[in-house]
Amino acid sequence: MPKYNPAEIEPRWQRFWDENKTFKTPTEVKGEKLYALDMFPYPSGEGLHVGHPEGYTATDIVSRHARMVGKTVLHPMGFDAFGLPAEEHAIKHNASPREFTEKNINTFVRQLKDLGFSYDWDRQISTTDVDYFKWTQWIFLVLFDTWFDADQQKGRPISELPIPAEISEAGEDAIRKYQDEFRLAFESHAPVNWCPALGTVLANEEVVDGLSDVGNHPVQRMPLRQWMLRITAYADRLESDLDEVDWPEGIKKLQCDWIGRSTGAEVDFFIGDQDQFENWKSARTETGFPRNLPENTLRVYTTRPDTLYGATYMVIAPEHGAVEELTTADQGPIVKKYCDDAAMKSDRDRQDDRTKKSGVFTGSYAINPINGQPVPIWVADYVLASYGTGAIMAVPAHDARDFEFAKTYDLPITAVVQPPAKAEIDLEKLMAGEICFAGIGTAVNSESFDGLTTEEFKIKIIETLDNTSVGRSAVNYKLRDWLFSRQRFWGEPFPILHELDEAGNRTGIMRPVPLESLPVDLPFVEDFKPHGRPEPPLEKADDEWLFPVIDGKKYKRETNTMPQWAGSCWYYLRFIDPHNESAFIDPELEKQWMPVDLYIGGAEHAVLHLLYARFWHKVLFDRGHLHTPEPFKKLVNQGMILGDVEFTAFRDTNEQWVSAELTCENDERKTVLKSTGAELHVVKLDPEQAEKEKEGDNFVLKSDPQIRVDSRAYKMSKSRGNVVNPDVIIAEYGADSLRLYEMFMGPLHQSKPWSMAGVNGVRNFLDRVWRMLVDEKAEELSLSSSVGDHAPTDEQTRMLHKTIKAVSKDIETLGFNTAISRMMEFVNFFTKQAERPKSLMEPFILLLSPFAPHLAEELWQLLGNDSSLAYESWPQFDESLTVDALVEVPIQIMGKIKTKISIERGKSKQELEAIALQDPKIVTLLEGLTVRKVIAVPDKLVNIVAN
RNA sequence: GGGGGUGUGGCGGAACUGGCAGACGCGCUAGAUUUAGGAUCUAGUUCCCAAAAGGAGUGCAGGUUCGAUUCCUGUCACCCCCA
Repeated sequence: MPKYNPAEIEPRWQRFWDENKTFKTPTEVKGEKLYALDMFPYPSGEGLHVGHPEGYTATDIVSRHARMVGKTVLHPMGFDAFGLPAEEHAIKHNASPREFTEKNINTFVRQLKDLGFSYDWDRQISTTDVDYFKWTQWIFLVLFDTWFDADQQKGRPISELPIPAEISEAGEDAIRKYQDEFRLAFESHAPVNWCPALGTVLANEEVVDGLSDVGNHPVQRMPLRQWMLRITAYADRLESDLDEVDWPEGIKKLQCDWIGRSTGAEVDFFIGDQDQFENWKSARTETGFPRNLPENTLRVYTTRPDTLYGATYMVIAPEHGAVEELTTADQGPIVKKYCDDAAMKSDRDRQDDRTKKSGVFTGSYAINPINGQPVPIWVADYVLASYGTGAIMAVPAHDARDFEFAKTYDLPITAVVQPPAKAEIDLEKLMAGEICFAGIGTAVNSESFDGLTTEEFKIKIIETLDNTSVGRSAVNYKLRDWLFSRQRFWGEPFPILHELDEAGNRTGIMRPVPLESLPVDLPFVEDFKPHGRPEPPLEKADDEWLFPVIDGKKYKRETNTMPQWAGSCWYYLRFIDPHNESAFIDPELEKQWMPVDLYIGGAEHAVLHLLYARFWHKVLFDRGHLHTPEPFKKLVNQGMILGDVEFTAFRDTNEQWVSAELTCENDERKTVLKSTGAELHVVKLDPEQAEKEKEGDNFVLKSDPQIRVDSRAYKMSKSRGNVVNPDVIIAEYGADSLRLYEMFMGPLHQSKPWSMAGVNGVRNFLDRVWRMLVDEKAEELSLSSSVGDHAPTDEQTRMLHKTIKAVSKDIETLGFNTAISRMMEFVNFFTKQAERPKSLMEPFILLLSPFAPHLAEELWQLLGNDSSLAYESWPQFDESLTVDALVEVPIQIMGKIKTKISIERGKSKQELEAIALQDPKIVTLLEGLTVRKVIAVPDKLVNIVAN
């Protein structure tokens, strides 16, 4: 009767943990602490996906284990709930995004509780909670109140910004405007990707082929007033502090590349008559390198100042401020048209290697400061206004894009770098301008610099430029300042008030909403549908919200909202002190708990979320609110869980099978015949219909082995219909089985295909654990007669100690799949033992408990314990009891195993060698051979070299 | 095109610093048992040769080494990210 029934056991223990607040975080940290954090989910309408519990189970195992080894554990969960889907849903169904979000959160909480995670639910937060985003707004104001002191490499209060004399003489307003230029949160009017249909601006990453990634709506470039965060100021620290953290190298590299630090030079080219050039240059040498660009110069940024002699033309971005000024009258119309067209393209499309480079001549020339040569200035959209100075010197001989452009427009090409011999570059062709070489080498055609290596040349030329003040060394970043505002409803309102004059126009003066007036809640807005104009939905709030009056002055609230990233930038801090009403976190608690010891989540957040969160953290650190420079000590990315493996075959219109290698996907992602492009039917096969080829690595049709079929696992998606719902797995196999299966599938960081048969396999294991202890034939739940107070045999004791050792080590290294296999071995062993000592069963149940907590609690109770095992001491092992007395040593001749001998552990090399050479089988095999050498590795093997 | 990752049985995957390749699980085969179920137990299961003896074998081709899944060189395939 008493079969293992998770459907009964699991809800019972979940209720027990809930009612007893078993996993409430202790108020005080005693001894070592562990802060184990999951990347909190976006509560979508679809509910939990099987991908979520993978990382969650991993942190849960680590947390449960940590409690048992006596650590004080913080293990919280919350929701990243602002964002477009809730708003879109609300618009479609004429409902409230808050209600929809709350409903989804409830579903998620229910599902997470069904999985038995040991979260401290008293600390649940959502970024949409008014009590939470009050402090998101407060942190924004910290950013607003901070400037970055480049000398100290530190964010400081804006009140400490040194004000130049000429500014302070100009009065209060001038000072305020000057300060506004330096704030980490600032307004900008730069061109952005505006999508009328979605009613918001989009990040570059969200625009493909001039259309929005979501919904394929047209996107246009236009200048709009936006909030920006000066993340570029922290670029160096965001890069160098990566050395401090224990993250996967791949993720660190991604972040480095995203920051994209490059060193090179800024060089000023003279614009004007050639006979004025020498005057300009000598005047420069006297005045020094100007901070602000004078009118008669064009400033470029280059990472290859050593190719300055090879600059045969220049390119400025279509948005460059000097376009109009540089365009001559007769080139005017064509330049104007070109710039207008470029405005419709996204940065991404413009930099796409596949599209042909295009550009137009402005009619003007600039003069190369190093050799006085005039070079034509072109406008081309492969140069971006936002990178460097928005202008480049083009060196077609040594840059692939410049080369392509020069070839297209028949511009001169001058080679100035001779490649090293080992590069195998055809020097003649390079010198003739027929090919391009972007590597490093030795300088040629560069006057007195000839013969220098690229590295030497760079140093020399920067010196020369610096001495004459026409250039200087410069650092550049690919990282852009962070576009921080959205024209949507469902986000955090900015706590900023714009002062209005009598006529209701902005005076340009901004006032932060004071702390005591925070939070700025979202107003009621009848309709927040996008309307194609850039005014945000909050513009439609009533006057009372929109136009506050303070001290007799009228203000207008900021009506943009923050992007979804905002809330996730600091949630890990709030978990430490979630109910604090007077501060975003208590400094004492912050000191106790930070940093996060283990942070697990998907690799899709490898760049943006982690970079943004680190940036906010550093600002808060600089301003004295935090004590750690980095938030996340150890980061692990879980792999993606793919759908079950699918076999697909292809049929043509005549219902004839087509072998897989003859097919390909066309531009519309339809499968077609490679040779003719004829469309094919895709047939999903039953696994029974396919088999592995006799020779080779392909799967073929069983019925026709000539026909190859595709076999692979696909990403789970609604459209493919291969999504696995955790609720279904829990109902059918139990939460413990789901947890165990997700951990048993393979290494945490690796992506792996789902397999229903595999779930059944771990369920079998849990059934066997049950039967190892429970008498299934009895009427009532009772211990099996094999379990009792027997004295354990040596072998049994060793089995336990080996298992404790392996499982403990595997939890530390997050090798959960092997930990589970070790426990399986334990159960396989004891299933065969007629006597199962209770003294060995109890520690085993404790080992199992972080993985399968419900079953473990149940069996723990059955073994006679009356309280939860959550805080029982983790079993200890005795090293001497983990090794067998005898060891099997293979004996090889010429590296091939010939026999194995069983000997006592710890024999010396000499003893081992002697034993091996006396082995009868070896003696026979060595007849007629001369032993040249014997390699003996104690307890491992013997290899005899003989011929 | 650039960067990152992965290639081991029919499948998911083990193998610590170079030392018995295939732990553990799925699947499959045979047997036992049975209240016929997606149950349990036992044995087997990398491939080749009827079996044994033997041989081959960690994507492929080389190299270093007494010995390579592990280190080196080249190469191919797939996946992910970026362009």
